[in-house]
Amino acid sequence: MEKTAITPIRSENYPEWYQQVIIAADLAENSAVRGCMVIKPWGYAIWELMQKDLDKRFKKTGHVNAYFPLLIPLSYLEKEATHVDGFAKECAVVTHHRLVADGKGGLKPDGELEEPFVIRPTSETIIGESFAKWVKSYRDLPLLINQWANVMRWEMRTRLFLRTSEFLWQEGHTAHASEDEAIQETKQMLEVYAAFAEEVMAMPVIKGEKPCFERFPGAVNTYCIESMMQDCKALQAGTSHFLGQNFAKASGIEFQNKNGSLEHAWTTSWGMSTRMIGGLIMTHSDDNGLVLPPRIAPQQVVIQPIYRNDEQRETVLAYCQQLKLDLEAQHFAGDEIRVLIDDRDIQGGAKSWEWIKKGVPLRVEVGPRDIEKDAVMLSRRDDLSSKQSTPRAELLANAVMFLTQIQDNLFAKAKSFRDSRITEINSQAEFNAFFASEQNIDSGFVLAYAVDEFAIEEYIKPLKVTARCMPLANNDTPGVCIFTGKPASRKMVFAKAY
RNA sequence: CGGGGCGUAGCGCAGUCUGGUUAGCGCACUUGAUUUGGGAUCAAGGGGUCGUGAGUUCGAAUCCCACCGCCCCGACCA
Repeated sequence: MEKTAITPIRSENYPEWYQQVIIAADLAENSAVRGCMVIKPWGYAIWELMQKDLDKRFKKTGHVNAYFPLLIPLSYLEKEATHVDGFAKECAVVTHHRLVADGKGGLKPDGELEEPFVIRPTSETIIGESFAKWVKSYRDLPLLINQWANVMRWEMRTRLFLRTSEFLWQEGHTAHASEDEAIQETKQMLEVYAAFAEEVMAMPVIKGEKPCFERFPGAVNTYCIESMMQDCKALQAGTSHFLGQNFAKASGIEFQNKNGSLEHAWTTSWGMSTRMIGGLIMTHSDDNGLVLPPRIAPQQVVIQPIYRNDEQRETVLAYCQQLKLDLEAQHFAGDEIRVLIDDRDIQGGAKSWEWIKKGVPLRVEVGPRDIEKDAVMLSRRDDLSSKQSTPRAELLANAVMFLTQIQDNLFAKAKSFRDSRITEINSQAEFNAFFASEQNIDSGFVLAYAVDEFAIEEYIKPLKVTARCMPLANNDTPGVCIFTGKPASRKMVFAKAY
């Protein structure tokens, strides 16, 4: 059998493969703090690229960035009843404001706070407090704010990127004068997420609405984008919530309308997190490590100089530096092509594999033999057998096309993978059989008519299946709920999930 | 918080049952030589409060007691 860079391979042990890819690509590691990860430079660079692109999209849709406190007074969280229920069980609480010597050479907390603070699990309540101050008139609306922040949710079981106690995200919070406008905002941001996921991360997503029992605590409606991982499990890649007037009432966000009477504003919130990096890994990577879509790759081209002595070194490096400049003069997806010359003194083979494991889209080897021909050895990460001598001029002429092809190929591959694993099901018996079978771990998504009622959860919970969403694109004729037999206007996506 | 397990070099482990040289192995790291276009080989090195504390003993990684920490399995979740 062919030697792979990652062991175990996906088919042997998918969860372990996932961990190994993260280690091999040097993306992140567990920290000394339980449940919290250290995001290493290669992983953080991916996050920075995500931030940069998303931030541009937020600005383009009229949002501005601001920053709100990490600590939320306990009483704020208590204001919205459903919200409390949703987050109470996973909050870190700050109860003291200083340390004193404990007499045993250590320190102990001292100065107990009158009112404890909660480390934000999300910021609806504290941002609501500000919004209430900022909004007086209909002329102050809409208020379109985003914040880039860390949040903390005290998780029992954690996995790098997918579920950590502290994670990085952005949370958009907006307030509007009308229900309709707030709903439009909610849907607009869902579209922004979907476009980002598909265009930049090359992750095909299903846009949908969460069933009532999967809603964000305190929301009227929750919309989401759902993606399929290579083990066929679903991953929620982004959410957008229509909060109605629930939080406006809880925080007192009121405005005077044109008639002079007071109304509660309509608010939304939406977020995407570092969890998406987990999704990126599980969508594209293979048994040789990470595979990065070029648009999210910290380096798009890595040049490996090859030489045996100082004399060759000088010639080869000069050639590489010029090649780097020529590549950087070109633009892919609006940015200079990102090129790195890896001149570290380690063995060539090991170096190649390192960049393969890190998922760099294009690898270029340049040695004296290539320079004689004015060519390079080029290989593509999406096809490791592609390594071949390529004239320098050809590389320069086609670099952008290669990156575009890789980006498109990864998306197309992921999309056909997903599309071939969506099964329509028309009866509960069929549904149970589908998910009951242990062999059906890689069985994919099920699409079936179901009513949007809490009762549905009881049918699917024993199977460890979750209702992911009701796809917005669903334009099917009305049918019958496979669980309750009631008329159902929409189909629902069911899957095992992360 | 319930059930199980583990703390020995950066990582992975052996040694503990049955106390006894200078605590060992693999990977990684450093140096040198030979190599080098798909994951090198050989040689020589560096690195340890054996989780912490208190005991038993001539002698403790090993036995006793207490404490601390971590991991896995269950209820929650972007």
